[in-house]
Amino acid sequence: MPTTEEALTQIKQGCHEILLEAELRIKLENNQALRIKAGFDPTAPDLHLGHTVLLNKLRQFQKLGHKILFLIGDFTGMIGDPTGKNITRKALSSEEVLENSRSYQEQIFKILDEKTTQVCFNSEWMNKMNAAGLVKLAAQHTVARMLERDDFHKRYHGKQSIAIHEFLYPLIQGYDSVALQADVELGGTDQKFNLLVGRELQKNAGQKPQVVITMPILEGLDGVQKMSKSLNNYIGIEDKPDDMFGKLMSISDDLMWRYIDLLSFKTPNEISQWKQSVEEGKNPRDVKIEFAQEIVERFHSRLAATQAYEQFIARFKRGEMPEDMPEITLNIENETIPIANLLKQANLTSSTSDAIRMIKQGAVKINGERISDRNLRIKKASHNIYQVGKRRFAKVKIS
RNA sequence: GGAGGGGUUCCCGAGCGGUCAAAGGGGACAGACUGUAAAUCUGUUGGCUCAGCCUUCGGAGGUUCAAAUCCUCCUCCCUCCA
Repeated sequence: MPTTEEALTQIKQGCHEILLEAELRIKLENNQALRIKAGFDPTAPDLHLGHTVLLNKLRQFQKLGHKILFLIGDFTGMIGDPTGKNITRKALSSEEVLENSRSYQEQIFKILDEKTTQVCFNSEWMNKMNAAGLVKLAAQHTVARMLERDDFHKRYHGKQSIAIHEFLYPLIQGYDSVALQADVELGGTDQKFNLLVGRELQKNAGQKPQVVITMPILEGLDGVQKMSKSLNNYIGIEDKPDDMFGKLMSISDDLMWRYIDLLSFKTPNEISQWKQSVEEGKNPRDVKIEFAQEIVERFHSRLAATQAYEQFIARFKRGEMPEDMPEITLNIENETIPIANLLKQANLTSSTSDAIRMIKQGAVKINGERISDRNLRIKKASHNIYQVGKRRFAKVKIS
């Protein structure tokens, strides 16, 4: 068992901010399993690497002997976290919530230890709260303080609307900490305000306020916006090894360091050695390869990582075709089919118009040969490999 | 309750009777260059039986040879006053 100081050093690593560190030290010194809370949206159960920054930190807490309260905000989902947005979400049915939570659990336990994780739902206590309870909750905060929150502040001064119920979100999230008696709550940096509300409410309820730990938010593949499924700039932890490897290789050299800092399990020392070697002239690509293999190995296996690497080299360095590609059989009535229709039906393009565009742009290859004739017709009983752009392939049999 | 401003193609945003499948930007995709990187340059960006045709500008009607553009009703959103 590490000493308090050792534990604290470990915890601090990679965090954006800890409020208050002194309180955390005291809690750790008690030598009891702490209750570590982290809240998750009830929708979008496709976890991506961005989520793992937080999950890894939770795992670290578990290894230090603490208990994770994995909170699914099915009640708050009704509101939708206004952070950075202004859309009110539709309430999910209880079946949907259940389904999503199952899917969550399948995924989080790739990282977290099931034995010391408690999955909970805030509808459990929120559905029991009546109007009087809600008023009492709302009475514990002021409009002025709410407007301190960055996005509310901006929207208010930008004369954009703020719905009343959006003010309830931080309050309910905070109340969750009271209900769970959390000792620590983790969240992204954009959650700071909400997390602090938890402290207030806990104090009012006579509890020791939770320590707030914010984690950096990982940018998506574009390097600008945060990684999210809806922006389609994510690497899912269930992505296939090849995809995962490919996506990691495609990030820019600048962004690579950010990913390494937030995601790699290498020691700070090893990472600075990487940085140094690149400064001394090493091709950053090679560091990226090592890093990409580390990540693929984490979510798949060593073997998968090696294979992904080999595939990558074969395909992009030597220009070979990928080994596994979708195989499709199309049944046609006539003797031939126009190439544009074939590409569409094989799902290589979104429409025949798109297919024609791609041909015009020189993006289409048949068995590795570029074609330029958009009126080309493919004969029945043929069996060819079709390629659109660099990444889309399919073997298509016509019958 | 009153007054005003809006809903345009993936997003933002111009258009305000024909030359509009609709400017511009963003994003995305493709090509060149590369390390499938970034940056840069070029092109594409509604659909189809693709030199032609069909469907789009919140919804439904109407005026007109002709409507995203004008009129009516409906609907949703925003701002201000009370």
